[in-house]
Amino acid sequence: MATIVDVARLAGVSTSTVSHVVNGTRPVGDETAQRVLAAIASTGYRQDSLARALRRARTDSVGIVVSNVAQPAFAEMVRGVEREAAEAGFTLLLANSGEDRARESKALAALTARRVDGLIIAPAAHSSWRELDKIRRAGTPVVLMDRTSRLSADMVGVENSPPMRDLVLHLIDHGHRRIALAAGDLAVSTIAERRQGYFDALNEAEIKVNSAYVLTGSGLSEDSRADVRALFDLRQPPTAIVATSTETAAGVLEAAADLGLTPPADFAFGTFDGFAHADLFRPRITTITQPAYDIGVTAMQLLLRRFGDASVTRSKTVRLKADIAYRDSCGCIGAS
Amino acid sequence: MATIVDVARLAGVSTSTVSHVVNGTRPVGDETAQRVLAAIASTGYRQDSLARALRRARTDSVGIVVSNVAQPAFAEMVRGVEREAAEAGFTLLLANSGEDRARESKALAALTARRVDGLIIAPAAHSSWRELDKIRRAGTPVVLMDRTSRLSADMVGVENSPPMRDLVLHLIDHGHRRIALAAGDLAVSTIAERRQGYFDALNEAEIKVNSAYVLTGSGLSEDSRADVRALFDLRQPPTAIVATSTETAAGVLEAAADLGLTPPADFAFGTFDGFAHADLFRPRITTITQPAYDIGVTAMQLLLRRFGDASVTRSKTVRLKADIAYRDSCGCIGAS
DNA sequence: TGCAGCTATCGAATCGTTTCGATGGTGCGA
DNA sequence: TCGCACCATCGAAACGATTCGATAGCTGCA
Repeated sequence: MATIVDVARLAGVSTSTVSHVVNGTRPVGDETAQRVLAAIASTGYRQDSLARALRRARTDSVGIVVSNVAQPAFAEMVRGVEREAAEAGFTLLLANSGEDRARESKALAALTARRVDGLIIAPAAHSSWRELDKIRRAGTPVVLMDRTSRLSADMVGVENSPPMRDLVLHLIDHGHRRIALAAGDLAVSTIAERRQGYFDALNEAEIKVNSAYVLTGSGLSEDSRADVRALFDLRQPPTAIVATSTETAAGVLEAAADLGLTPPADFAFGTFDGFAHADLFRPRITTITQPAYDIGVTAMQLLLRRFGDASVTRSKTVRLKADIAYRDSCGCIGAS
Repeated sequence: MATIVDVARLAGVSTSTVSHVVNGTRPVGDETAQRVLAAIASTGYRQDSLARALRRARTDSVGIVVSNVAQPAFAEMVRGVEREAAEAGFTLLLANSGEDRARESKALAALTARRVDGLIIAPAAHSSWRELDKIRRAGTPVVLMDRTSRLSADMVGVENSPPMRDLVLHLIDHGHRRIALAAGDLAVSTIAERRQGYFDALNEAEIKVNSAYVLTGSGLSEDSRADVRALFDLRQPPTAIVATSTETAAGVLEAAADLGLTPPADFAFGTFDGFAHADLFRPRITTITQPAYDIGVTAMQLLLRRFGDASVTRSKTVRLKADIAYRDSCGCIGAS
């Protein structure tokens, strides 16, 4: 690869002049600039961002850490971040934590060693808040995406409690009193918030929380599917179930299918963050949908805001609205 | 941030000694090494991969370009690549092409400027083969993932024609003669290959291809949904439809739903690369599923192989097997 | 005692840029 | 004609590491 030195030699100027031509950092004489441009064209010179970054102490790159890109919601967020980043001339460094603290830690180390200008992270279940704080205090802006943390930093996510509360209230309005919650890992902030919405609704309706109705665990393992099946063996089985995520929703539906049960006939059902193309299939699942792409876009914008103006000091939290689409599975379409 | 110089000064040694301690590049006296280690601990020194990469002329990073991470198949591939990369100590730089040549080109420029050690790409529909070849000839190993190209390089993907042929033959076996194909953009190699499988099956069964039955276009736009609806207005509408991708499948099902038609009652249906959690919903769609995660893993392994042994010269193509899951939508469960 | 052969460490060049103070030449006003 | 300002360009020092030839000190053998 041709370097700036080759170009300078060929054009008969110094490297600094070439640099100024390339970056427009200082005015350069017309005729000289032409010679430089010609030299660049004929050598096929391309700036080396590594050397550039080393010298300028900024890399024009941002890191993103999510638990798993393959989960549709995260995939959409990543797409949003990537789009916004690319538009602003930033490159995206992606790492998965696999919801594992050690892997997350490694990922953070790798990204900071690469000196990313900013970091977007959906902290893993048992993420180390202190580690992030160290990074932030060392001068790298951090944005929490989708999930919160004890860390005080910019944050963007969706409203979790209110729509969950609305969904459960909706079920209560339609006569359900025994409502179960397939929660998942409460160490994940979104899950905890969604459970809170469930509690809020029950409290408002003065229904006592039945702890046997609140299931934790991912919904993916055989264990938690057994938990769901056990629900139906209770003397007073729930008449409705809500799930906090696509994964737990799938767990519930699978476990129910094992027993030959389907919503809405056998139980009412609704979930936070459902399945793609849900309208094409039966039953249509009542779903709280989050604007995942926008979450990603906003996360990147929060970073760009810091880049643009280092004096921004107070951290900003953005909560986007989640929509509820009432469909067949909660058994109340046409019934109201 | 502390630099190697700080550490050296504190430990009372030269920077080269510190470097050798850190990297284990040369033996260092026991007592000296201890001092260096202590200095590293007390300064909180961390290697700067930027400077390191500049000097060593390798970045321990790889770039990946797909059309859209949010598509489930690509998301899984990216996950596979990331996993394998992280395990081998590589960082992943991600870019989306949006199936657009210009954006792809920009992405490639950004990645090569960052001197990635290798490049994994699913070339966009009208990707410039020459551009990739230039990169490859400049010394950066390139792996084609999921899609082929005129470029001669390592490649990993799934078998496209054979399973599509099998699927269509299956429909023919069950009495269908009027079979339509929702193809999509033929400039995408996978789509073209899948269409070929469709042709192969028809030829084998000596059924003449009816060009009115072969639809191109993404399936997402209103136009192509109109195309699908038009199919059913033909004097001789197809009795079966196969789709080449999740997107076109969704397009077909939506358009059919507009007319109140559903498989398998109104037409037999099957698709390459379907919907997640397909077994939970009705109708269950007959689907050719690809091992997307493994494709990603393999792609990264092909790169690692080149890194490990620069003498590898012949390019390798890996075609993984795709499975066909026959389900309700093709209307032959129990019927055979 | 002198020298070969180690081992442990140092020093300096290098990777490819950016950046900023210095320099040389030109034009203009006094 | 002198001096000043100004413009275009140059030169050299960073950025933070790696790498390799050189050197110093030591052991052991002749």
